[in-house]
Amino acid sequence: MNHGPTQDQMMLISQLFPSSAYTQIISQQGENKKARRRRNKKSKGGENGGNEMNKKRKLSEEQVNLLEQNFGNEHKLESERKDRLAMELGLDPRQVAVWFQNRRARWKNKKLEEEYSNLKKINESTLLEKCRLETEVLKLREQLCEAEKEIQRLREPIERVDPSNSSSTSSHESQSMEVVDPPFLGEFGVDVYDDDVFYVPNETHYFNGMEWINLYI
Amino acid sequence: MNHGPTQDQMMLISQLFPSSAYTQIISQQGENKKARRRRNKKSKGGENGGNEMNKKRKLSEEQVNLLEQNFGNEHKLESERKDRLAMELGLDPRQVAVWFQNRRARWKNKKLEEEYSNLKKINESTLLEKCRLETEVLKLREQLCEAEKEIQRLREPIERVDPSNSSSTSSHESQSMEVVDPPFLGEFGVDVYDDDVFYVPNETHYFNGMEWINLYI
DNA sequence: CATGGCTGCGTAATAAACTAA
DNA sequence: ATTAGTTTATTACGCAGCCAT
Repeated sequence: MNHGPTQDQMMLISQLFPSSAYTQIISQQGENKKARRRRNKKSKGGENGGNEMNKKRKLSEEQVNLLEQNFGNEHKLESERKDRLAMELGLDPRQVAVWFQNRRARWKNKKLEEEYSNLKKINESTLLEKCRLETEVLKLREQLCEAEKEIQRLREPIERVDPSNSSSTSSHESQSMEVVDPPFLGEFGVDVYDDDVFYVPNETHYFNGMEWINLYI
Repeated sequence: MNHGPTQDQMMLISQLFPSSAYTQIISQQGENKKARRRRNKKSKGGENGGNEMNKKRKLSEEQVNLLEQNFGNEHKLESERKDRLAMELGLDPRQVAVWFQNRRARWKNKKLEEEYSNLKKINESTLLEKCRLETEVLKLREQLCEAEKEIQRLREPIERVDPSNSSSTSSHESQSMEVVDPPFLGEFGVDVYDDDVFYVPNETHYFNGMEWINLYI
């Protein structure tokens, strides 16, 4: 909620200063806001190598913009472009390289998430379709049954005893009409949400899990 | 492309085994390989805050073991346990906390991947099922059609010369699986679809595996 | 064959946004 | 409102696999 002015001011400042006193500014902001932890108490390094470092980074908006733009053009980074970018941004070429690496990773992740969501949609449609088909099958069976009975009826007066064509259980018209029988839809139990997470983090109404099925049974 | 097995195996190993030999291997390799690149040539800090890099990184196998074990017990970490662990491991409690954070994130990611794979399986079965149902619907329609014809024939055997109908009493189960298409399905007043509009584009393209993904890359 | 450059992967550490007590 | 712990996003490191020079 209360970002206060610091946020925007930060941006401005970082734009003005291509990253010279930048890191300072950040920590200032932090303290300004609420005495962000300054834990440097003890490295207490036992067997492990002592860990005491304090490097703050965060590229400026400007820098990220340019990088992002370049990334949009081409995810790969030839050393030429890298150096040029580093120069323009006032960064270590290494940083540029690292940034690109990380960006690629992020991109990949995002892509995968996207695919997941697509698959989910497809799956939902398919399930729906399957459901529809199931009811249609039931209906058709019923119709067929009726037709069979009709045939039976039509034939009976003519062909007296003809057990060959008996087929079906139909004693008479007591079939379904109301017994649409198998809910069955189970098929693959696959409790999708066995324990915790399985929520669609994204927008609007896309039924979680298989809840939507309930609407059809 | 062909990373060979190593890549995935590594991943697997590091996931399955609480990092048993993983880090070990790494450090071994590292030392073994001797000075594998000392890329500290130039910090070239330039105008950017000169990040004089430190060398930290990589908890020891032992440490990771214990952490992993504790994580298995409980993903959350009360400060009590945190401190205890830190003590036992000779680490900064901070590090323990960080480790747990990162571990949770990793775990979540893994979980999501799992979900993805599950979903994929579900999708495949559903697709298969749908396919099955589709053919069944076709079959039933055909049967129904035959039955209708039969009824027609039985009802008005006198009228018409009926040059067709060579195949009498069609109790055929399955015939040509390809002809059928007639929207038909009236007769018994059964407007099956007509209300539900699936935006499902398929019908025929059952993406095996992840082929469809290619469309998005 | 090694040397250096670039990449993917895993991971430690940090920062910021959030949340709950 | 302050504080501590959490999640999400980022930055950076180290390693191993490739592949050109």
